[in-house]
Amino acid sequence: MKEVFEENIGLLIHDVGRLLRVLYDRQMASIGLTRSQWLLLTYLFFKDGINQKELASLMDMEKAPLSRLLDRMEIKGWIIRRTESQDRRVKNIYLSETVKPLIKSIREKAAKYRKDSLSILSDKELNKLKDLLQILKNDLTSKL
Amino acid sequence: MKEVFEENIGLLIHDVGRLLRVLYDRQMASIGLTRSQWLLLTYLFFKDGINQKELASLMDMEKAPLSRLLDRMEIKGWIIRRTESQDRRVKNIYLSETVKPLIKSIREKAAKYRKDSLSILSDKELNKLKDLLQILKNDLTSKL
DNA sequence: CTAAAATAGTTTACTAGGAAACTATTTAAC
DNA sequence: GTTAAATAGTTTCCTAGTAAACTATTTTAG
Repeated sequence: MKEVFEENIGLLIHDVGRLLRVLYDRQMASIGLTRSQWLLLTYLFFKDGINQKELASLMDMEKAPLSRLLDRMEIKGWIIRRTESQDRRVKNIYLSETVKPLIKSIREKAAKYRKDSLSILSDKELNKLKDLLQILKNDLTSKL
Repeated sequence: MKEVFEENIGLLIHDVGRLLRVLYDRQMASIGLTRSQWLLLTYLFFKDGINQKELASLMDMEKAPLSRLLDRMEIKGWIIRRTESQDRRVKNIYLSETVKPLIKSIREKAAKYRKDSLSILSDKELNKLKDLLQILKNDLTSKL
């Protein structure tokens, strides 16, 4: 079973991604915040008021799943959609006042998790891993 | 936005995994076989007749999503569930006769895709990447 | 100026994954 | 031997992702 266990880096990447997601989601379950939702909040923290098209591009995802992610966040009262541009098709996304005070502690928790989950690798190894993944990501994106 | 763009290896892993999956699924769309389904066929190719619990463990996934994956494969006529053990709770999974002749060409296509998609990295780099990911995977699995 | 094309966002249909509750069966305890 | 616990698999509910079809606007071409 050499092909499956030893040669398939794609599978390894898939597994590691899944493990990181599961561990993150479990750790954050107490505040009901999934990794995608945390990521969205983090982007908005830096780009409050961005519109959905730009946000989708920034988060490197399609407009459709972003729209539904925003639905869930809006229901929870974490974000607000506003039509305020001349172009009435455009919606700008804002962090709600209720979520703003939470962002800092959420970001600290996420940073701690990130550090813990990768602690098995040295800084040098992490940099090497990051470099290799970045090369791969750029190449794959160009093939899309 | 340093935290998001530069430090988050988890995000990078997630992105690369997604890109590999999308490119794979597009390439294989002609035969209507997703990556998960291909992986399942590959495992069965080597372990025909395995039961669901062992298969879930081998594929490193929960029993529930495996059960639904098998549902879809069974509808397509690619696999067969059989109750043949003394223990009537257990179901053994077999490749159907119709799919067996396809496996070889599917595996060749998948191998070609895998090679193409990773061609940007040298063998040395691929090995390094594989080693780092394996270390990470093992550590994360132990934390699960 | 009006019709066609482009754009922003949404909805729907599909695959995939985790968690928890459930059914049927088997094993273990008493 | 009967009841309780464990086990194999399924179902249900949730998040998340892609693709494609859709609506409502705005822009562009003629």
